[in-house]
Amino acid sequence: MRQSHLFTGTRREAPKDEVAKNASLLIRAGFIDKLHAGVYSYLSLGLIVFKKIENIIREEVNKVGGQEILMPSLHPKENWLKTGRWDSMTDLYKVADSSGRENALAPTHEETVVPLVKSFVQSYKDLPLSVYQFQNKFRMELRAKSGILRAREFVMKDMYSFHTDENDMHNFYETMADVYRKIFDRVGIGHITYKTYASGGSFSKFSHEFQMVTDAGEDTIYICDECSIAINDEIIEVQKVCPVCGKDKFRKEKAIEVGNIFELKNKFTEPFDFKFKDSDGKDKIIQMGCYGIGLGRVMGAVVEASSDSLGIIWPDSIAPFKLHLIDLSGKKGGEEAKKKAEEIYTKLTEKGVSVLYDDRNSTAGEKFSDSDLIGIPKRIIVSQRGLEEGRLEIKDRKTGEVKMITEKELFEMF
RNA sequence: CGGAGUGUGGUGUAACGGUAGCAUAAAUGCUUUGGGAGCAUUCAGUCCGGGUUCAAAUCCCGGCACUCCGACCA
Repeated sequence: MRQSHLFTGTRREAPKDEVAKNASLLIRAGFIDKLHAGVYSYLSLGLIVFKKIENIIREEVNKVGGQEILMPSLHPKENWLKTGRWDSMTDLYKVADSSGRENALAPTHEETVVPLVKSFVQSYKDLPLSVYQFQNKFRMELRAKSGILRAREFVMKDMYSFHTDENDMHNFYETMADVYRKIFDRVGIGHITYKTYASGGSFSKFSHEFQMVTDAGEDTIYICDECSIAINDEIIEVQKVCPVCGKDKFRKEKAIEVGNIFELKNKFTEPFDFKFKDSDGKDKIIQMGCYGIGLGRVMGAVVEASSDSLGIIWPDSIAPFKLHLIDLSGKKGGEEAKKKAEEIYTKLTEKGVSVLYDDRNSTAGEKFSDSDLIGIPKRIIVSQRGLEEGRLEIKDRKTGEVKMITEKELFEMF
């Protein structure tokens, strides 16, 4: 993509009302824009990152049999009355149409997915089954904060699994814990993300959250470095030793919940009377699990975890582009460099390498600053100076390491 | 929802109750290109509604918005 075509520019300064590092950097670099408190647009660059995170999640949950669907966000009130959450859920957005009929703007989708799956599933032969979607969620947070870490409208991957019995549900739950491990590894925060034991497990003693260590986090976790797991603030009082190794050495850290897995059991299948015919001919209630990951929150968490004073440092796996190609030719005597930059851009693009090409007529300093801010992993600089030695400069955003390479070497690398 | 704070060009800031200024961005022209260049010209602003006053960005009241702390967060 040509940078001159990007409708979003960069900003020297973050808006004064944005203190969270994630939102501050993402806004300055032109990835997102704030509409109002806790509600953000994802712009050209931001959406590329967003979609990369989405695809990683999609790939991993597809591997364990997840079937992608898309459910609506506008839900009939009746479904929510059935589960009791129309009245009990304080952060539920309720909207009325002109005739006064009320609807819920979905904060989660159990009320929709259960009747949906019920209409297709009658037999134990249809189970187990899991469906998921990437869909907007609306939650009337009393206080939106921390940039995109706590939004009032956000996209979540929510997955729901349906089982004949608790044991099967629990096995799948454990499978999903592994899936989450892989997802967080792939998006680049695996090394600081801990499977965290929390209260309220229906099958086993615990439920689990995935918590990424960051000062921007809202939760406090206690990490057992021996086992690379953590336990949650709520249960440290009763659970004084590590549930895995039994030791009582913990490191206290602030963290943000980037994913969760729940054993819902029959909590939602019961209100909808969702039963199946088992092999013994009897009707039995379906057991259910659910698994969520907030995409924007993951994106914000990555920024919290990976930046420096100059800007964002994207992990390779979700960087908006592989390469940032910078044309540093001046007008005087720079025609050759300009031509070379164009040529390299065309070749890389034809080769299918994703590259952001800074073809703007700006000064070197501005291009470098923008490049640091945007945070693409590798920077290629085409300048008259380099070309005189027949070389291009390649710089690593993370390490700052600079190498002079030939054009041939560049095409061998990418 | 309780507490605190802040609302000034697109963005960041200044102005004792007395001419709304600066920087940056944007536009035009020329020049310039290895860490946010230079000159000239231009465009653009006091959150909304009341009140006090000869005079309000400034003081008062109400509203709205945003931020922070807390509460809340399947």
